[in-house]
Amino acid sequence: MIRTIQIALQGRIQAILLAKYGITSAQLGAVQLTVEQPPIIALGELALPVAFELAKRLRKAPRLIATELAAELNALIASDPTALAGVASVEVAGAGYLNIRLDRVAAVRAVARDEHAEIGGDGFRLVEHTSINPNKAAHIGHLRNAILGDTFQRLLRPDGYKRGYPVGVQNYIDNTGVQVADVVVGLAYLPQDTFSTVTEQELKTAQGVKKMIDELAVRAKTNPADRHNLIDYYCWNLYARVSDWYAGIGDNAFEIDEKLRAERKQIRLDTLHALETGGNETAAIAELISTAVLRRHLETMQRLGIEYDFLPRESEILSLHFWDAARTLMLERGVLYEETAGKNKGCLVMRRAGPAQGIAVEDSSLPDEDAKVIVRSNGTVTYVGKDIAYHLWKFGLLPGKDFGYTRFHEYPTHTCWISTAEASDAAAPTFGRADAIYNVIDSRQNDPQNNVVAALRGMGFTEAADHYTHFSYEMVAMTPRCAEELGYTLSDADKARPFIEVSGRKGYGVKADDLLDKLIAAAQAEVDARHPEIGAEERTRIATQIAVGALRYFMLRFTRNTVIAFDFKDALSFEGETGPYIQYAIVRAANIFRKAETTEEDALRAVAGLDLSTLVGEEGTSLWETWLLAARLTAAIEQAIATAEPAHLARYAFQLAQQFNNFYHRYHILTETDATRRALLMATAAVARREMVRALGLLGIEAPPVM
RNA sequence: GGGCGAGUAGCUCAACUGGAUAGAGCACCAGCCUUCUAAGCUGGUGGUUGUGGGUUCGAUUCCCGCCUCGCCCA
Repeated sequence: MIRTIQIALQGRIQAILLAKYGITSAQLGAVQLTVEQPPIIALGELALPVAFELAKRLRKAPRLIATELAAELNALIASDPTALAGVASVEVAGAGYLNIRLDRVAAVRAVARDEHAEIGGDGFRLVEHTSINPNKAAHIGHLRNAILGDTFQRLLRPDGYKRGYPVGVQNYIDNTGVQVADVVVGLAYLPQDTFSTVTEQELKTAQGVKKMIDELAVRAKTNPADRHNLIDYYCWNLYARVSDWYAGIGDNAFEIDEKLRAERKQIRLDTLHALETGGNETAAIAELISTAVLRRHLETMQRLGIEYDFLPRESEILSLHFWDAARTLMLERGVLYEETAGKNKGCLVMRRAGPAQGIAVEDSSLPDEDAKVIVRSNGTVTYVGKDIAYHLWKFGLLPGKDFGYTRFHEYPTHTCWISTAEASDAAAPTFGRADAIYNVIDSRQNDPQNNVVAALRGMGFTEAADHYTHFSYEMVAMTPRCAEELGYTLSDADKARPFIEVSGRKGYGVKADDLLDKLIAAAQAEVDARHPEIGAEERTRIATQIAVGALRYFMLRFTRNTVIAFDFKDALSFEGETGPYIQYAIVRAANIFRKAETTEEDALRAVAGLDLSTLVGEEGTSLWETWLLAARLTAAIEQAIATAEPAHLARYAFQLAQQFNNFYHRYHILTETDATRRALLMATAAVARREMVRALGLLGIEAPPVM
């Protein structure tokens, strides 16, 4: 609703600038028509600082410009009431602010009818997130990624509230990388747990590994409380052990034996090579492990309401030779060339963007030492090379190449597809040919991501490069206290640091499932104490909703470029700026309707025939403020999409809950004797609840029935 | 050494991308449960926005230098 008025205002002011101020439509683009909020509501509901911006250009005092604009707008409102529907008047304030007063009665009626600006458009948007190496359990760092990506996807996707955009969600699986290779090495060379169905010797075969995975699955099912039987947990430990094995930690003989060190390094390289080549026993083992771990990741994420449409895998990018097509295209387009001298002699390299380019062109006889190596002199392709091929595919720019698609997992409402080198399932949709992509990848990948964009741009795919968003975010680390709580021994230097990095390689980190278990247990204790009358199953369901709400909100309340120093004390909090605070406000509102034996819908329908004159005066302002904030949902969503910053919507949801709690405390609805007043209060609770539920829904947080 | 990011209340973070008196949560202090649930509400304490310059009507925000921290690359 507010956004509708914002758009109308911007349009009218643009028209006035064009008609009366001699500003051309070309110049208009440079004029920022920011719409903001006055510091106090007594000044109006919206404010435009446009006169300040125009002052220099027009060589006129801002206050004078504002006065003229206000007169134009007020005249327009007087002559044509539909021109700026919802606006009551325009005033000049301060040094030249244009303050807008809304028609409170009209606005409340419109909001009650659920009128709001539309969000959405055409163009397929591909959101990629999670992308955990399938060799270990998901941890808190992965949670931030998945929750950010899933929330953003919800902002874009069509739903009951908005038209949205066509959206696909994919989770990229690096199943042939060094991390999976390390676990395969661990299976082959390190002692394993004892299994009843498989001997230690058998574990070195694909057949044996399959048996091991099956036995672990049976154990995990028999004893769900012991998560160590989950394959991703098993691999978590194995991965840390194999990293120690390479480094010779806890291996005295190794420390003096250089030959052994070289051997182990070679084993690692050979294993990686076997995975990349495919079609061998080692690759078969890797396939079994990575698929089993991937299934666990899907389970973990589903606990948080996170689902995927497609799982493109590195193995298919290799076996379907995406790189060959990309290489041809890059050579054709001249972004790739063979270096003939210098340190990169014999490599295929890509020039880096930036000032270095100019220098290289000036003296082309010198090798560009700064160029990015794409194909090494031994013929192997670098990660960036494969990534360029993959991103050409995403935009439908890789000639003659597409994945095969086959079913992998069924969600209640849709199928999750996975890549295959075989022929596609006829029912499969296509996931390439995106108009815009969003890659949720942490900020440590800034350089590689920029290289991919630079390659696209260099190849002339400007449109694609412009619609490539690296949805970058900072890592989740742990406070030193948190690391010590988990039993890791820290050096004195580490203790003094602001945070300790999570490390899968070292086995440092809080696993996603463990954290969720802890949150559920904490919520369960509260629910059990407050609602002994409810059945056990229902109590657990509510506790889970609260836990997910707490976790998702925790990951979303920080803006993307803030490093989260994780601490159990903060993450396990259900008070203050948290998900449960908002959920609780919703429950309180719902209780009012339950006790009054009416519904939110009826309360809002009643607004049409209600005398709303009390809203206009000083007395009505506090109620009006609740309506006003509720009417800002669309603006908050739009802002969160435009800045790729879900934190904006999270913050909005909290503010609205705060506003509601304030209202709830101030007005006692059920004891109100004046019928008109009671109906207005009821509608106010209804509108706040409606928008809180919507905002939380977009954040992937459910509203529990009771708390 | 180069690149990117950060530095705001005791702590954790915001500040609508240059706007009006820099705001929340936690912690602390003082109040509020016979009322629609206290996972809540109301007050209070708490700021030279790392630092020095510059740009302009106006700077936490933009530019330059310096300091500190983090990440990436070599």
